[in-house]
Amino acid sequence: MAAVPARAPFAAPDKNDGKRLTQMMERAEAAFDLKELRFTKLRQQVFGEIAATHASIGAYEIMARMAEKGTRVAPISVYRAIDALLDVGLIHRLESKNAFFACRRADHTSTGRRPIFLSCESCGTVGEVDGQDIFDLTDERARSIGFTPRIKFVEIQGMCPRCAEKK
Amino acid sequence: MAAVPARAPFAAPDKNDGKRLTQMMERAEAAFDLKELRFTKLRQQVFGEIAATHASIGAYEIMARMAEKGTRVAPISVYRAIDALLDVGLIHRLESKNAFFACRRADHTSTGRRPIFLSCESCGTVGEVDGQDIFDLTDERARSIGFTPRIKFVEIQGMCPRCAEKK
DNA sequence: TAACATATGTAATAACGTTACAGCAGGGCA
DNA sequence: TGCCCTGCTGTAACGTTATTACATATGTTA
Repeated sequence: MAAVPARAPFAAPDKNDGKRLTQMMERAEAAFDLKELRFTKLRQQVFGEIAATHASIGAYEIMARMAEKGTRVAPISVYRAIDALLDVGLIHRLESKNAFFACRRADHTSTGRRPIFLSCESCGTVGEVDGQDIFDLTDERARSIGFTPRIKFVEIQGMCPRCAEKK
Repeated sequence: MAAVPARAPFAAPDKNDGKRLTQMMERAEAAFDLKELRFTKLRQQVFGEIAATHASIGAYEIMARMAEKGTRVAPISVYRAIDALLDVGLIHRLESKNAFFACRRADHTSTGRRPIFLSCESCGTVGEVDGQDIFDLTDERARSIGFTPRIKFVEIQGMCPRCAEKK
């Protein structure tokens, strides 16, 4: 299959989105292979639900959507799948909403550059932009008072360009 | 009462802490006055529990501690008090832990400089350091893709200097 | 003292997440 | 082939965090 141009954060949906989902699934399979973990049916389904929206989605919402399609699973099963997807780096957790969204920048692990998250309060869409310099700066700031950082979060809530345009 | 020197983030407890708590209560009263809101008994109690620790504390833990002292209130009451305290700027919310901690830098509102939060994974203590430059940078980054930021947070989890020293 | 805004009480429920234990599935190896 | 080991899922119950809806109380002002 021919490669499809990457979609910029908050860009309008286009007719390539279907192909992008397929590509994400392929990428997911490769990511699991790389870590020698299995991209099982359950994990595929959970990832499918998350990747099907550009918004963040809660674990129980994922459950509900799977149930509508005939797959009824317990919360713990969804959380276990989510943990695996987080491990492999296919999804991110949005701390400020206790929700999850699909990673659309295939390159974090290869480049080592971490993104910050932008969550639209109007439409729920989450975008990622490079924030390595920001993380570097926070690291430095922490160390300046003797604090050893391990995990860092940078999240922004506001209005995305598409929603801003509508008003 | 004579002013007591401010305690640096993650500094060891000292014998002035009692006075500092009293000062925080006075400052709290002034903050509520300024906003023409009431620093009611409930709000005093809730703030008291939060300010009594340098760690972050969850709403239900606050409830439990109040109950031990004879005040039994419903979750919603605690959350309403918390909302008021957040409004007035006396406490902060730690998104990554769904918990709250007392603000120990009286100057955010006057200086307009916002802090980043450092949460120790070992002792739970939360410290604040100035992060205005970091927030400026995230703002700029967001706007560079047309996103209008409204709420931002930067949180770091790791090891504080006092816990690091212990090992 | 009536009217209004602020604050709290009561009850139920929604939303998010975990513990504990049992069973299943696939790959490696004697 | 049979066994074991690891990874993965099922089942049930429970724990934690947060909100909705509606009623009552309290303080200020006119």
